[in-house]
Amino acid sequence: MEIKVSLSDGSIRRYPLGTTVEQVAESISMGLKKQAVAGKENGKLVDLNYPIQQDGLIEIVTLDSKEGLEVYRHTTAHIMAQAIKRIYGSKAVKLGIGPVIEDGFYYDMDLEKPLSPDDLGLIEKEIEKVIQENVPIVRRIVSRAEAIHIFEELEDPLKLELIRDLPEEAVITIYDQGEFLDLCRGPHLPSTGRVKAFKLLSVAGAYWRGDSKNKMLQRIYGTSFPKKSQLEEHLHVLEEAKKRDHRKLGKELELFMFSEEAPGMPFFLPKGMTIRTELENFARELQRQRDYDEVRTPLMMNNRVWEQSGHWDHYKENMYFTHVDDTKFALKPMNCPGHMLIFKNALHSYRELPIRLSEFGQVHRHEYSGALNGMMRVRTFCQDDAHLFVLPEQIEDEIGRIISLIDHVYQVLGFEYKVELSTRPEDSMGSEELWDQAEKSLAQVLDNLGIDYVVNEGDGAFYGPKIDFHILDALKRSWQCGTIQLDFQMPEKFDLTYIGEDSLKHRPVVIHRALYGSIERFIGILTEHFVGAFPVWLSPVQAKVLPVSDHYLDYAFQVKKQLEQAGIRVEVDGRNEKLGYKIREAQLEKAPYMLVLGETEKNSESVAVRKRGDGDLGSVSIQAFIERIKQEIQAKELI
RNA sequence: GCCGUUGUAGCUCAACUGGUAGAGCAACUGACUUGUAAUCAGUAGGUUGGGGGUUCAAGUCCUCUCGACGGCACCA
Repeated sequence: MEIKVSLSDGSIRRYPLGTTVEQVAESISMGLKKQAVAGKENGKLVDLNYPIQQDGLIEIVTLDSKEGLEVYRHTTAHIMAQAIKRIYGSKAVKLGIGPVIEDGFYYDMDLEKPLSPDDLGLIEKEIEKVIQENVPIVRRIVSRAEAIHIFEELEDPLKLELIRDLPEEAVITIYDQGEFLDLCRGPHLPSTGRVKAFKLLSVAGAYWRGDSKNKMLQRIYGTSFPKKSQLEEHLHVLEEAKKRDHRKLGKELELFMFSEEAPGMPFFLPKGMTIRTELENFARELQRQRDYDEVRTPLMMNNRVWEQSGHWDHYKENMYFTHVDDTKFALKPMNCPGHMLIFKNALHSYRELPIRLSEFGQVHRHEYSGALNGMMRVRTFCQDDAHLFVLPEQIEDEIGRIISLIDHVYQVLGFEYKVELSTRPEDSMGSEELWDQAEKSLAQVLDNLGIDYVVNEGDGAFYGPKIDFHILDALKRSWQCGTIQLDFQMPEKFDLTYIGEDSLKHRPVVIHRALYGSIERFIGILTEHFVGAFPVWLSPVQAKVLPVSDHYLDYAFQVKKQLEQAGIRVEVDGRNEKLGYKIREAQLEKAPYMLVLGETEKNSESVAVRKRGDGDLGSVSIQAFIERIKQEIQAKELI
């Protein structure tokens, strides 16, 4: 019996029935056989030693591909589980799930002994042994009854739960690996010896099946690569990413600080404040050009407002309350109710809409202690918020404008971002019809503009769906920054109306939006993105004046004055130190420009310009330097 | 909030199994008068996050508590 196998290059070859994927790879070339980790039969992943039983398309999955690497890492996760069972006893270790993730894998398991990072070395040694033994990894299909029997024998309730939840028609497969076995869909490498370079990275707690009502298991993170050099490169990248951490840079560059007296509540130091003010003014100017009106509302309001807005019902867990004069007040967790009150303060005609109210509004939200993360996740932050009160027929146009505004801001800063459409959450307010309508209009705007997005089911605000703009930090963690939320609920709750053409009252629609999202978070992202070397327009100190000795101090202050008058942020390093020392410090402070002043400069009313990153640029007149830097600031150049 | 780790001078970090808390940088003082990434010398700096306990003796061990870090859950 022969089978006809089509290959990915379009050719067709004949093989005896039962030829394995690996043999097919070998028949093509020995090199391919070496690189092969799995195969694909008609698009479905299979093991290398899978015997082909019928005609079809066979692809060889190699280590170069994403899928190949995933197979490789998945097998590493199994080897780790085997090693851990060997160390702590097979029945003492109950296995949860052990999937592949971006850049590595993890395995969740339940074991008595709490693992500490120190235990990882021991586990790594055992993994090394399993690899040395080159244990064959073999797939077998079992019936549901057999599967249950096997894991009852092993006393593994977690796997039994997984089996129980498998769909009726599921083919249940077990991978045997020496004395170890695991319930797994596969595919896997043919034997443990194929793993060449691995490293265990960390241990952490993780709730079984991602539910905080369940038991917390221990999760071990690791990664593996086909080559040692790739592993080392990866670890190096992780090290480098840590150096970009905004918490580290924020401290070093004196941008912001934290105190035990106010966990999760950042203090802006003068330099961080400068960046913040620049960001605010940038947004302010863009909004001015787009007919926004800036307002400011109270930090604290009577609890009645929050009952009316729905925050009391849907958000009180995250709110701060206070009692004064027998009245309950709440610190605002959002700015919307305040803006609703402003809208209601006057009668509005349809001719006035859209009304766009903006506010740099400080909000307080009680986040879980474990959720706090530097400037990225805090308990008080400033939203560059705005609420647009619009006619129903203005919705799409207004949202389109906001999208282009956000895109503009992110482009100026050189950010890449992802767009998500977040839909109705479980705990939501209002009718299903209105939600469907709101979700549909958001999707429609995105589709019409041809924007790629992913749908994030159930992640909307309690009052409406939203379009979120996400940016990655140095460690590739994704953070929501900009947001656009469509809201039919607040207008109802606050009974907002405008007078229409028909001189009757009508209900406006509210669009909530933020460009930066949280200024704190945005500064965190900015710091990591630029590794603290901010573009000139954002730099806390734009030019650092460095007199060669204190003989030139007077001239230094004269230069400082001229630059200050031109609106440039400038500092003089007047200490009794050598030039090299001052340059080194200015460089570490990441000042974009250094102006060296000595005898020559003093005599010719000039400055010797040194640019961060570019070094000595030679001397120019003070005026020429001012023109140059002003132009860069004005253009918001990214350098 | 949960699991684990962690907290020593302003900063970065030492102090073997319990035995008098130490260094570099920064700060301060003085000398040097400096030309593109660290001049030299000296001085001062601490209830080892906080409370309680074990011990002849605690930075070190136990316990409670606060903060931070890595994850999980949460992220309207």
